[in-house]
Amino acid sequence: MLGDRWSLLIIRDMMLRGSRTFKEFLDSYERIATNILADRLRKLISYGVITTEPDPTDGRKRIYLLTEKGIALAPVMTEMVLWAADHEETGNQALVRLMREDKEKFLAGVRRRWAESRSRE
Amino acid sequence: MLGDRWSLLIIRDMMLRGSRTFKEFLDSYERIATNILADRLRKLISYGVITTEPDPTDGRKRIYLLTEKGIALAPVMTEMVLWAADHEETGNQALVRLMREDKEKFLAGVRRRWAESRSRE
DNA sequence: CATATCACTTGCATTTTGCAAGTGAAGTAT
DNA sequence: ATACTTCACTTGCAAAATGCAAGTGATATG
Repeated sequence: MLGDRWSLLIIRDMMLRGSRTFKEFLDSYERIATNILADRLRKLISYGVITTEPDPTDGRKRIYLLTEKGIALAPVMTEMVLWAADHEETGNQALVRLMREDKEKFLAGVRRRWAESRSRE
Repeated sequence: MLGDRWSLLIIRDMMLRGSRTFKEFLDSYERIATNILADRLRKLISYGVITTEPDPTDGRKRIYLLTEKGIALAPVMTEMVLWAADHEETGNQALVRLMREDKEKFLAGVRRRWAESRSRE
């Protein structure tokens, strides 16, 4: 289900970078094709990992949000980022520092921000 | 690098099920084609996640082993298994119970068994 | 009203995957 | 010693997934 090149990157962008719209996903530096992005979003919705709704402030946009099942991937993402930081190219240094300082606190923050952005909808 | 359907499953089998040979990977219930398996093993080696050496007790076999970089994926795997147990089909119940009881202890056990199997080579 | 932005879709070429059937080296049984 | 089996692959080809470029239609902006 997460066994493809893009799904986890989309979730990472939602969780850690706060991406919410089609265009924001496209602008993440890894260049995903628009048809593939549309397909992955559709699949993530069908798996129950994200949901979507129209943007109330701009009728052209759709907002994509993580579900509970989606935000529950935060520990997986965190461990992946930490592993990559140790063994691959260096990613977001500030984020990695926060994760290392206090992993539980970091995860609580991720989940709190998620809950807040949901309640605003 | 882990963005494909099979690489993480191979690593999971090595880490959690103790698979070490080509045939053992094939016998994991997810049916991977032999050409793809050979390709993924080659790529995992080139990424430095696993190594391989001949089996001293059977000249036909090759033994595949996780490197330090590979075993460092244990926390990622653990979180994935826990997430899947909560949100997808139920996997290995006994393993999940162990992980939940004491994650740190579980991870220490994984790493200890890895170190022991390495020193025997 | 004209132009731009956004979230897509379509058509087609390229790449990756999967399947079935080998191959060669080494081990096992008779 | 010879035949048969096991093991770790490779090869050839079909099918599926991916990537690219160029739309499309709805909404927003100047």
